[in-house]
Amino acid sequence: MIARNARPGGQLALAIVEDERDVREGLRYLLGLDGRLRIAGAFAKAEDFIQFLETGGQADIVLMDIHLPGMDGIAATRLLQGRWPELVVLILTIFEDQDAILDSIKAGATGYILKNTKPEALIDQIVSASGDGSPISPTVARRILEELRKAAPARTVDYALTARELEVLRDVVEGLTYRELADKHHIAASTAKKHILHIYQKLNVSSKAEVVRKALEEGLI
Amino acid sequence: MIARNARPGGQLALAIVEDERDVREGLRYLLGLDGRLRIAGAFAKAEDFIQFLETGGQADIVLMDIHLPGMDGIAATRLLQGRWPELVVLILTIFEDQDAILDSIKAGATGYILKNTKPEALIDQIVSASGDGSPISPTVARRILEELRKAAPARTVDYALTARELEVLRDVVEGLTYRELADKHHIAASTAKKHILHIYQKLNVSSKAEVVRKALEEGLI
DNA sequence: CGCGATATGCACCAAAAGGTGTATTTTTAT
DNA sequence: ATAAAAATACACCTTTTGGTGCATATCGCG
Repeated sequence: MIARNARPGGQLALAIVEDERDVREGLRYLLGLDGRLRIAGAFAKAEDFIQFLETGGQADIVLMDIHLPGMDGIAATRLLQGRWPELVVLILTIFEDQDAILDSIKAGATGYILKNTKPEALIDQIVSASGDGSPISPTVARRILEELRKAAPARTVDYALTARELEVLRDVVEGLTYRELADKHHIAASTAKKHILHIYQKLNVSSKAEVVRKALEEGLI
Repeated sequence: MIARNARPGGQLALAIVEDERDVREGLRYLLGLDGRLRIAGAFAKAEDFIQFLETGGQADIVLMDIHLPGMDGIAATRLLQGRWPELVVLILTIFEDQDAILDSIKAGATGYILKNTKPEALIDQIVSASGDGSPISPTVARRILEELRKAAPARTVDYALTARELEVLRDVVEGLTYRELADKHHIAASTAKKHILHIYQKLNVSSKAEVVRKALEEGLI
């Protein structure tokens, strides 16, 4: 495993953004004990960390709390990924809120770690995140899998479309009219229409709007 | 954590599907040592396991190899999830192939474990999978996160649709015609049409097929 | 209060789409 | 080789759609 943000010294520069003083200082102390990490800074507010980066501060990884005064951790993640895409953001929280998990991921977080993680495991996860891993608890993973299944359901029904019909279907989804289809495939518009009508029968629909929806929702294309 | 398939005795009935004899028997022995698990059976082929279930065999969890003679592990997972949806399928493999990971998940696998996992960790993962967890290695998790980001991209553009236009847009995606829209919303068909034409202008499209595609692909609904 | 945005409605027209029927050629499978 | 399936094409007709212009009522916000 090759560290994505390896520093010459081999140490990872870690930043901590956490508003509770005790937790913040506890993390700073505990994580600093491990030779693989160097604590680049610990901040009570996301804005402080952003300013740190803007004024030349360096960090490979940041542990980001979600509940923060001012800018919350998810908004901060989004901003950070926009301006410093190489930075690895790990969400560190006590909650397993489904929406927060998904929002974090969409915002660009690399991992989602729970605060009850043991220090040794936490360090392993941080190091893994600097490589090609994404530390995620099994519980969070379950939520993500469910979401992924929703987003990309398995093909079930086979509508037995012919190769030609599939081509035409793709173009219909692209928004082509009969005439445009005819030109593209060098066939008569009436033929394109016939293909589409056949597709309608097979998919049990009766308009382009419906066929586009069915094709996209069922991953027919 | 409440075991999803807890048996009266508290033991989880585990099945193993793995074609390599040494690996299969090694797992049967190693996992049987742990008091939380009971080995319900070990099979060289997915078909054998399916027959086991068909003839009254019971299992809470199955460790499923991907590369099998005859029916492969992913097809088997799909079939098993269809007929025994309560069964927890854990894919156990040496590969981290992106497509295999996604196909497994879509097929209904609960976890994706690599064969180089240490026995103790493996047992922990199996037990976690019987509850609300999904054991997944950080590397696999990274792949899944990337996929999820692709599938559910963060909203970027704001087309500033009004509430009414959004309602109408949803119905257009459902395939309603002007007339049907008019009936549903108790407005004139001409008004429904006006709304749709406004939507076209805002989304820069000019047909229902295009607007359905854009709405679905950009998550406007 | 009044302005602008929103929602509503109608008329008119050309283009596109949907539906049905028929027919020939080509490909595929038995 | 022969039958079935697929791809091609045209005619005819109705409905829907896309586009434009115009007009009125309503609502929110400064």
